[in-house]
Amino acid sequence: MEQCSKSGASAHFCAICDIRSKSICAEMTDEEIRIISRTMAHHAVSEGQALITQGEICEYLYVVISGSYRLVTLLPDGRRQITGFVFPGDFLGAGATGESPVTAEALEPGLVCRFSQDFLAEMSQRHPGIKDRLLSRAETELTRARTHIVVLGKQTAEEKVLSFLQLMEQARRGRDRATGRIYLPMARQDIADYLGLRLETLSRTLAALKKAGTLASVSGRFVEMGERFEIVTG
Amino acid sequence: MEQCSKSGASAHFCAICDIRSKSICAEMTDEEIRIISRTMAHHAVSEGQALITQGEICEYLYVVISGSYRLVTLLPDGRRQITGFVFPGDFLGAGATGESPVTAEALEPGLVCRFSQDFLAEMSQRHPGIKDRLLSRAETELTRARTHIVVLGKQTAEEKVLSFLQLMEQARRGRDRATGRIYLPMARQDIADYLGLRLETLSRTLAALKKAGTLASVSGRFVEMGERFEIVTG
DNA sequence: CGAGGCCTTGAGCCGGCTCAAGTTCGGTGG
DNA sequence: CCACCGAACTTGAGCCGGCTCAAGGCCTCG
Repeated sequence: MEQCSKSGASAHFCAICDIRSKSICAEMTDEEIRIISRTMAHHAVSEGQALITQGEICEYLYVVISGSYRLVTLLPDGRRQITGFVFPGDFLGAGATGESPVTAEALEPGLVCRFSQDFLAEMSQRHPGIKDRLLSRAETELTRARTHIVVLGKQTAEEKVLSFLQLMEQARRGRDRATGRIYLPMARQDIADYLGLRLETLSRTLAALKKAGTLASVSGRFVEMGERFEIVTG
Repeated sequence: MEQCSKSGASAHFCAICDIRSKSICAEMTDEEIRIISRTMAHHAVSEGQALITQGEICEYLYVVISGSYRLVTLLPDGRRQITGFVFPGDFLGAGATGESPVTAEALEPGLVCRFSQDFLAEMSQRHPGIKDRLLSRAETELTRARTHIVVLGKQTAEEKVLSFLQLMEQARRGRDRATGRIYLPMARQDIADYLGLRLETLSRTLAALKKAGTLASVSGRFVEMGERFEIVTG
């Protein structure tokens, strides 16, 4: 399924990787980077492709270079909860011993770096800094999850939608300019399943926010913030 | 506020600590344990006491020896969400750089071991195994949080209550026998705030479960499972 | 035995859900 | 280029699970 985009010039991809400085590879020596570049450099991921599957052991850790991904948990009866979205710089499958509680699916074509868990374990013995990276990543994941819990547990439909838009704005920051225009890489159903709302409720809530002037426009996957947005979200 | 229960026989407390084998201290040498025992052995915590406060930097990591604790997040308007409960063997304040997103309060008198973050950082340089402990702890925390997200996002009031009871049963397992009788160390309001329900709805749901025979009895903080319990929870 | 938490119960309401059309849009083939 | 199709999204009408407001019961502690 996966296409491998490694090239003859083995260190090339890592050299130009704009994620590298933020990621586990920052800890490694040039020689090691060369090895990595040869064996596991950027893999292309196609839309809809699952990198991790719920209930399966995940053999690899992925560092996201580009694209966005959804973390899906299915209940036995078919209900679907999205536990998070993943963006460039994030990891997929970090510290996942045992069966994965989620499926990770690409929302759009993207690139990832793939490390086998065994290789990573070995590597992190020699470079304890890698463990620090993993720890700090785990910490931010946990903070995100806690925020999500508060949103799901205590907020109304309108507040949920605004929280989500804020999150998307932050996730994209540094890539797009802060133009107040947000591109949503996921379908409405994904957003609804993330927020614990029904599709129809989400749609109606977006319409209401537009009508109220909090959002300037809502057109398919593009949303523009309105005048009131900053005020309402605090 | 905190009483320190260290004694003259400095290594004593660690020697009899039944958490030690599961915790970061398992990695340390006898000499180091002696130092720890002298400087930071078991602190008594009183009911209601906050070990970590939302919005403040937390200087310490606590290893829970006994007692149970709630993690509370307050919204600006006073709404309260409980993001989790903490039991013996768990950590409080792990990997918390920056302001804590939660307050950790004791539900009952208990004991904790306190490590300053600085000391821990230094210690974990010498003993990389400590980082592994922290990582594996972070992983289970994250898994719990994800489970919580699914409960909040997709489950009905009845399912939420059953999920909670299952969680409490598991948390206590190995301490009480699996008698099908659960002691709940927290108030109804705490449970409601954990499950994203109103106090009244929780109370009514418990009454309904008892009436249906899923629960044999519900009396204050004691709940007994009924015949149907295993069937219903799957 | 009275006061004050904490928990339960009751009655009515409402936000978000359900079911059911309708609309928009990108893709595909004629 | 348009006609058609299916998927994604929006909109409408009515309903219901959980919320609100309010009262009452039951402990514990003074």
